[in-house]
Amino acid sequence: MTATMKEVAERAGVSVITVSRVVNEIGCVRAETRARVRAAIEELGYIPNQVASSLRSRRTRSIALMLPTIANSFWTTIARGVEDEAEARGYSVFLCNTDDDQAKERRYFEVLLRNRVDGVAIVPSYGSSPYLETLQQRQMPLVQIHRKLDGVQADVVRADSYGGTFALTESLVAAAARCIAYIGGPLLSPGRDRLAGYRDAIARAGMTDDSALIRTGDADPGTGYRLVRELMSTANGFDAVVIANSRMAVGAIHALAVLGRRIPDDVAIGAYHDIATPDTYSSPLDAYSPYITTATQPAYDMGRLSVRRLFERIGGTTDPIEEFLLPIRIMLPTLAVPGHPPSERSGTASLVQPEAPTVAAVQ
Amino acid sequence: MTATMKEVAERAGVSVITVSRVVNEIGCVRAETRARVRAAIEELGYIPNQVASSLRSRRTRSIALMLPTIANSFWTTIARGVEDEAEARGYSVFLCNTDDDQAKERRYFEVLLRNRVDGVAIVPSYGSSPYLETLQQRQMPLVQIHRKLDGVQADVVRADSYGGTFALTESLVAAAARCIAYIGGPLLSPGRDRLAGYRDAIARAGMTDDSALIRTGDADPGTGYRLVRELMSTANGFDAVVIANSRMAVGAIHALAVLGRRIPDDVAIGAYHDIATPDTYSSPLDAYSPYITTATQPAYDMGRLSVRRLFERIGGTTDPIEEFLLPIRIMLPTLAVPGHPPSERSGTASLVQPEAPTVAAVQ
DNA sequence: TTGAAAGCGCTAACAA
DNA sequence: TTGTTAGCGCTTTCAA
Repeated sequence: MTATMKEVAERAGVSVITVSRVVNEIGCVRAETRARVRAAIEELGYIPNQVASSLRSRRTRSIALMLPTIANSFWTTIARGVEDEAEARGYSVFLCNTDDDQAKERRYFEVLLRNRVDGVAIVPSYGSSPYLETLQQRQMPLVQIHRKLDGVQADVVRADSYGGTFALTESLVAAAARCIAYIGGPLLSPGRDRLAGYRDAIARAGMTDDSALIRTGDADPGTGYRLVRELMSTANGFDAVVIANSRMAVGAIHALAVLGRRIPDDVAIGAYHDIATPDTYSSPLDAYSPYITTATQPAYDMGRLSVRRLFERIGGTTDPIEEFLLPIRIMLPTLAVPGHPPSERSGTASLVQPEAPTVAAVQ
Repeated sequence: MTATMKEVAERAGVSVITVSRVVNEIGCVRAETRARVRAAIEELGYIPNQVASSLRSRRTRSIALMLPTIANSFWTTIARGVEDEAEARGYSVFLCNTDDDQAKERRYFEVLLRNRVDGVAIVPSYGSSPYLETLQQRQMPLVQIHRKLDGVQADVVRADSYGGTFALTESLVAAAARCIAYIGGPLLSPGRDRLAGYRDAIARAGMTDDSALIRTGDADPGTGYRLVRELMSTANGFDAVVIANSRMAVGAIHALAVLGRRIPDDVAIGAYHDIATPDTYSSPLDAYSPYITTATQPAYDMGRLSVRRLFERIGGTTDPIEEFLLPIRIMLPTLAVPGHPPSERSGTASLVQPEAPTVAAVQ
């Protein structure tokens, strides 16, 4: 089949270890010897066998990326960040779509242990804890992305959900909203941080924290739609909504349109908007972007940074476990609805930017 | 670190090869022996070392998937198909986003050869040929997805672009279009097949094949927008357009809206629409779907089938090289534009389905 | 600066 | 049904 190091060595008239040194560019090799080895490699079309190298050196130069699914652009963008950073270091990435499914996740943990990957970057599902503990018992370097599991002693790279939702809510306050409702996903990580950001912003604005204005549920468009209708029928009126999940926002805004509420004149919207590739396929939210405030998470950077941290762990750093918070970008509405001139509320707030540095380490 | 087969063997009081047989479930092992081995595996938390197994057996149980980028839902859906099929067979997938960039592609080919993957599924870029030939010289099983490179002797799994575009065009004919323009991507694979499908449908309908009605360019929304404007200013009027690329369709339809053309009354549309996850993020095209004819490619099945074929090659089949054509689904418009009652053209054609079987092998 | 020897953990081939 | 032997292709360790 393909040439081996031994064959290269014979052709170059050196020992295998010398070839190894040339290939890996370590140790000292005389320039002339190196040239001979390089020539032999060229002539034989030699390509090093990573499998053999991995077995002996106990480093596979591969990592695993586990995430819910690449069929959603937020996770996809994280995956691109992970892959680009890994590729830059000569590492390969095993892609594992878990669909947040326990059985699938379990099988993937087994596969990645069998493959002896050097590290794992994971968006854990809410049942991942036991597996993550198993990985850690086996000394597997580990970084959590986006979601933080209680009791897991591993670095986390995530967006500043608290600060982002706080700023999103404040932008509605600044636009003169007087009663702000909240629609969001499950109260786990990062959902609970988002709700906390909303609550603190409400309190700071001197508004009443009214649980009748708060609805949470599954993070999908259908639930967003349903929760808006629920709010409309039970809450005592509101003139703004924070929607802490982009998929829910699609349904929620649809519901408002169906109910004949004008955006932002009847109801102002502050929504998460996690689409990163506007030039390819865009979200139904885009049509509303000019009229709503949006919060965008730095998904690509989350991917890159998590791998950068993972490599520090693979490299053996004993830094204490950290949580890396990346700032969320807030975009204010720029236009009024056609036929409805800009209301006082639209565009009056200045651009709100969380003050966190690009990479803030806390805890 | 983690236990080895030797340690399991000692604990169970058998030889390593017996442990190997139990782990891999091959050969005959007495039930009682097997139970002892299983117990030892359990007690030691033994996890087989795939790296060592790969080195010895020359099978890594991994494949590489090379595609332009997972930041586009068409490729993403293919990737899910590939991964799901591979996972079902206990294989891992190395994900390689090439961005259709030569240098990146080159680096990935090197990586995948180093890793001695068992096979490669690839959406080749138009400069991949030399690398693919290198792979084949090294006996690497190979399957092309979606794009077919001239001169590459490898199986291809793709959608029936010719048939799909033929049917798309015929649906416009059936809806009484009299002059049908064409906008599409570069005339490579599969772009040239799409144009051929359009041309043959035009000819069959007895219409004139007028090159002034045909525009091709880069497959992005901006080009779609520009080409519609070009057609409007140069062609002698047309009442329908086939848009053979979904990203271009976004821009093209936008241009028609800007120019005040009503769909489908002024201009009927037949467009590729490669969005597969309507419940997550959908395309701006969705808003127009009720008013246009769409052609959808079976991306997920393309991924699955290509891996199924790849495994046949990995398994050593010497079947002749084949081209697998999957049918494209045509959806007719269901609604009229609000304020414009259904024209004669809308919804008059019956559902057009290419007659190809689920998997048709040609050539 | 270069090399010899050993062995990573497993499986192929053969033998009992 | 079970075991012995050898060795996959490389890197580690030690020596020259």
